[in-house]
Amino acid sequence: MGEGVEWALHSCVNLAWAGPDRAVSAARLAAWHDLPTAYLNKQLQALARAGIVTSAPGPRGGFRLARPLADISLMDVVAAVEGPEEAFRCAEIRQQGPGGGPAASYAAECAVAQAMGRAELAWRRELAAQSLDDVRQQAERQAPDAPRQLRDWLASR
Amino acid sequence: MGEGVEWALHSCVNLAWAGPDRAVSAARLAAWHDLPTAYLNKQLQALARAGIVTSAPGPRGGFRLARPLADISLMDVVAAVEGPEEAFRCAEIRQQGPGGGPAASYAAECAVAQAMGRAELAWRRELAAQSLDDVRQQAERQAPDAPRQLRDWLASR
DNA sequence: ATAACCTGGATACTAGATATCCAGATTAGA
DNA sequence: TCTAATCTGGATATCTAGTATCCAGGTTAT
Repeated sequence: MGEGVEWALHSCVNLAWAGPDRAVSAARLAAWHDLPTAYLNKQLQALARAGIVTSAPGPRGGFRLARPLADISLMDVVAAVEGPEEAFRCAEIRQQGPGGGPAASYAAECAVAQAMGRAELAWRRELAAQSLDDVRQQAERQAPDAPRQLRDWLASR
Repeated sequence: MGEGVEWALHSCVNLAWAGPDRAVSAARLAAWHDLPTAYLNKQLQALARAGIVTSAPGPRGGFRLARPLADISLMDVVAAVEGPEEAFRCAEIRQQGPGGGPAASYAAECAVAQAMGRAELAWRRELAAQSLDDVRQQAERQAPDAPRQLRDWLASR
């Protein structure tokens, strides 16, 4: 699991704190947590392609949330940043070597892949069940003045 | 998720099919699915350290299951091969840059990490709920003569 | 017109997964 | 006792995917 996921999740919450009337540039989002600007920008582009944020070029441009945090699940962000690939990739080793029979006998998915797939499904379900707004609320409980600090810092530029 | 997981799961089922009275060497287990012997051996060593299989050196040596398949969960194997590390590693970027306050305010785990941790817990729970014997039964449903083929092939060496 | 900003491609760097090899220890069987 | 088969664990090499940077081109507010 790449770091980009953590960056993207925090960035979405930060965009919510910045407010819908202010676009935030990749450079500012990166500076706020001391991340490499160009690389964070790549993650933000992925969020934009997935329709999670909108982007605008030019002065006063940057990124905005495309919809309320409550309508964005962790699964949305993970899928946007990590891509559609499964964590467990079945290489079908059962078909290789003396243990492999004729190709016709492999219509059904390997039992190992099925079992691992069930676990991955549970993971996705749990990710889909949690919204970014849940994360924001918990973060504000831990640091109630985080939103204000961010807005002040953005305003002073 | 490394390929070693798939190899280890198949190898455990193969060991069950070989039967408890026969130790199978890493070389034979690897040849059965055309895997690199030395590297599969590393995964088997990890299983041995985790107490999932037992190993014996010398002629007629090799690996055996340490307990019945029904008492081995997918989680046991994944933990043995992949190590204890979480898939999502929180880099605590919230503490970095202007967004980071005094270190004292980070007693609680980051809200992002908490949410991702819940999903990973669901994944682990599902892995722990499935035993290797479930996988074996499903595999035998798909290929009823797989156990016999393996035993014949082992006997002919 | 200028400067701020996103987009996407090309490219380099790095860490971890994959793979191989070897010297040493253990043991069955002749 | 000797030999050959086998595991153990460390050292090392290779490959892949993630991380990171840069640049040329396009858009837009002021």
